[in-house]
Amino acid sequence: MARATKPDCKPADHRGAARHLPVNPEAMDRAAAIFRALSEVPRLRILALLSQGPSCVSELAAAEGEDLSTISQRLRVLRAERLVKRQRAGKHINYSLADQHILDLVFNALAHASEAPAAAAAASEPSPSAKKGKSR
Amino acid sequence: MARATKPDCKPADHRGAARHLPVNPEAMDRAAAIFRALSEVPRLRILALLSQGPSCVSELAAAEGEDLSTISQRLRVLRAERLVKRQRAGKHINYSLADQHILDLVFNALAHASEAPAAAAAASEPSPSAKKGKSR
DNA sequence: AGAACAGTTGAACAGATGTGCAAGTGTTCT
DNA sequence: AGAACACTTGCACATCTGTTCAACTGTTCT
Repeated sequence: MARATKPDCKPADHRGAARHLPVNPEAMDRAAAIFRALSEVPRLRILALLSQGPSCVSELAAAEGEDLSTISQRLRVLRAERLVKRQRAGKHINYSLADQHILDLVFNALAHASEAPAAAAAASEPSPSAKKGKSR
Repeated sequence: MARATKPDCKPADHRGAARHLPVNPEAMDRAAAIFRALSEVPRLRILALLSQGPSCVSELAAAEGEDLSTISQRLRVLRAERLVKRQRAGKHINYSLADQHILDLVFNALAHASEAPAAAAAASEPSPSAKKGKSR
């Protein structure tokens, strides 16, 4: 059982920090679930589409060049996290963002994305000794 | 080839919307990747821990009751998205949030999570006909 | 009622991802 | 130099998730 070996490295060495988390497990679960729903480009695209106004499934499908089933499944995920809501309108069902709040989330991520090129976490440390070229 | 069948449902029926997305593919990719990194509770917990100040891997491992390897892998994911940064301090390596910006993201999600109970997207439609009990 | 349209849902598959173990790298201490 | 500590990385395995096809539900039109 992976119990961590208590190291000689005490919190005080760095700062006074690392007492137990202030966030409750439930909130964490929800947040993680929301992030997971947002973690796929196709779903993000749907939100982008919906940010311009409500659309029915067929419309989204046409815009994305996908079939209804696929779009419906994606919407299902988004709906499960209350990111979008739906409303019947005769034969079709219109989807729309649950609230503008959600766009903040996406814009925030987008903003962070632009700040750093992200990716394979390369050169960033001061590199104290600056060894010669790394192979990988 | 799942080409969508163009329906009789034209955009104008709902609103004037659904022209092509205003967001570029690259940004979407990044955003999705960031969200994916945030989509697991264990990683969220690490961020929560780091929000209280820098910690070394051993410290995080001890706090979470996990082994170094596991924590290291999680940090790797977070680092790949530039959510955390590291800095050597002698024998240990201190990790810290890349910037406070990130907490906004999490708090935003947390906020949204509290707003709605989320989950299995149940009763929400006005239920026009309110048919009797659904079997499933 | 029956046909056609609009979506949803279930199941099967493939690809992606987290976890944990073992082995490897970089630092400090003796 | 060698030993011990602090991490990181490669791998294998089990799990999860997205996509797609087929079948089913709900609406509107004739």
